[in-house]
Amino acid sequence: MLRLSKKADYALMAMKHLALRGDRGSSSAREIAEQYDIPIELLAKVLQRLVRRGLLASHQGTRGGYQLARMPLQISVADVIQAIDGPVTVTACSTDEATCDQFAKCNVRDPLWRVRERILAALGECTIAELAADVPAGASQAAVLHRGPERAALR
Amino acid sequence: MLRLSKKADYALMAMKHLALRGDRGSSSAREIAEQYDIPIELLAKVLQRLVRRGLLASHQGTRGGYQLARMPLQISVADVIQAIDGPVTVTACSTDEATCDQFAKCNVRDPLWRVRERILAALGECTIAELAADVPAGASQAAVLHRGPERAALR
DNA sequence: TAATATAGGACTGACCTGGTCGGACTTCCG
DNA sequence: CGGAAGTCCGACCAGGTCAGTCCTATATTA
Ligand code: SF4
Ligand code: SF4
Repeated sequence: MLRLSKKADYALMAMKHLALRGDRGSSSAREIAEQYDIPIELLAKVLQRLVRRGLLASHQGTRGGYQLARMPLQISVADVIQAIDGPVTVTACSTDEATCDQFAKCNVRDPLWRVRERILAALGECTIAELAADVPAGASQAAVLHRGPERAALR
Repeated sequence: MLRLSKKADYALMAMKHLALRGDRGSSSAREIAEQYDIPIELLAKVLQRLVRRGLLASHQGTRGGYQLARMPLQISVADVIQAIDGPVTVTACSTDEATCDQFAKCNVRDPLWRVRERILAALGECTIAELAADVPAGASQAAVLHRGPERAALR
């Protein structure tokens, strides 16, 4: 649980890709999709939504593409996630009207709101620029692969 | 997204209820379910899983019921959530073997791991005792209801 | 005009979710 | 001692959501 959707994942990858490309580089959906093995149409839809939310700027036509609408430092991963998956709702009662049947008698609603705030803060502090600074180009694959299993032992 | 399941929600409610009841009070599934308007069987299943994970102790028979297996201070909400919804997997690649198709070419995997760590930390710091200390009995409903809409304006 | 790109909707199949059912066990009462 | 009530427990089913696909329309450039 607490998993963010694949679309949001794709969105973050694309955002980082565009951030690495710099302000002047407009990449097409096809280019990004091929580079990361993402279904073209699906990525396109994701990018479209990011445009609608004002995180990306699109340019149509045969030399078109997408580019960041703001500086990477001005975009947090929370922005991207919320643009794709909608508002972060830890519980069913947050933000939207969908009040669950236990709303009146619930006793954990308020503490969970605080948890949500903290998660949101954690997401908000991480920016696209921070994402882009990591793993400079695409090297250091081996190191990452090795680190995986070790971190799996959490808790 | 990033929503935790209804079952986890129920689990937290039950845990808080049992914590408020004190160490010596063993409540039956029926009692808790009726008090919070939760489907009896569903709550039962949730409690069963908590027993299997060692967070609760069950006692069968006509005077049976459940009680906390540990001190409220020793149980974090992360424990409860992970007991019900499984490990917290922010991305599809964390912990389990289900590596997504983009694993090799992914460029946001490592930063997202850090995000996961922070979320996990936020969840781990909040204990059942902290939950129980909040909203002493069930009063202050009006205040909570009024606070809802204000917080809805997030972002 | 032909080619290429975005924009947007509708559709489908797999999967997970909340919710329900019947069975097994334990304890109590006649 | 035996039935009966009460409880826990595991398997089962329906609905909704999500990832992915397909198709069409529109805009821009060579
Ligand atoms: S049970 Fe409580 S915390 Fe969960 S969704 Fe309902 S009101 Fe919110
Ligand atoms: S795309 Fe990257 S971060 Fe997302 S699940 Fe796959 S490997 Fe993990």
